[in-house]
Amino acid sequence: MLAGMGRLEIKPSEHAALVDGRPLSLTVRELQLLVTLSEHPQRIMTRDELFAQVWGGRPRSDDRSVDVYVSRLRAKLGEAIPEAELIHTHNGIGYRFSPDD
Amino acid sequence: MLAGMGRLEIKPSEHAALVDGRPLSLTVRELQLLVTLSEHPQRIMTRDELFAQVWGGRPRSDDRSVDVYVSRLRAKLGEAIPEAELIHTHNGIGYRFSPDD
DNA sequence: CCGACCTGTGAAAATCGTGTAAACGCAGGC
DNA sequence: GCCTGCGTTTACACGATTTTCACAGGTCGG
Repeated sequence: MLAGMGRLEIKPSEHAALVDGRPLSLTVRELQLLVTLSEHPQRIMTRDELFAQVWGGRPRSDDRSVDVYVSRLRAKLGEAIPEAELIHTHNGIGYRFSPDD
Repeated sequence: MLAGMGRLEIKPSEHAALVDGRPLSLTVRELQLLVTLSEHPQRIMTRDELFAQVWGGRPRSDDRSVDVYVSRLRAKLGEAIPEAELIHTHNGIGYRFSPDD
């Protein structure tokens, strides 16, 4: 059984991510990050890739922005869909969005 | 449980918005704005969209009319239905009408 | 002409988002 | 156990955005 996805719709064109039809209140950055991750489901995306898509350019070598926003995003997704683990960490590499597990 | 909506009826054709059957005293602009918002429940509407519907055309880049009228509308709705939060702000984007939460 | 109200604007006050740094947790190796 | 490296979370300051208020001009009806 899909633990959560199916309940989550992402509509970049409407500046919205919906859970059961109702929008999450995400900030612009959080939404951009979620959109980027969800455009490549099951694919491990590096911090550099994510940073390039969301912020543009390359992160400083010690930049933790991606991690911080992943954390914030997980907090809000977790509140809306407690039983789902949508964003997975891949140690030393980056993050992966998995709608169905 | 629906916290407020159900008590609110909007009848554009009668130029009226009713709470428990009693009309709110809204100005023309306030009513137009409420009608516009309520025609797209759960949808985040940008200032540009709202402005286009209510005022027509495009707002000046620094126009705050939408915000001001949202504020006035909230004040009147809040007086009539204190426990409901019908109009939600989406920072950097616009507003959303949510009858049920 | 007067008063009551609506409207848009400007500007102050309040709130929220953002990036950075620092604290924290946790696992593996020594 | 104690470092070390990495990811996670919290805290904070700054800027950006939103909310609210006051006001001036316009309109309408009496």
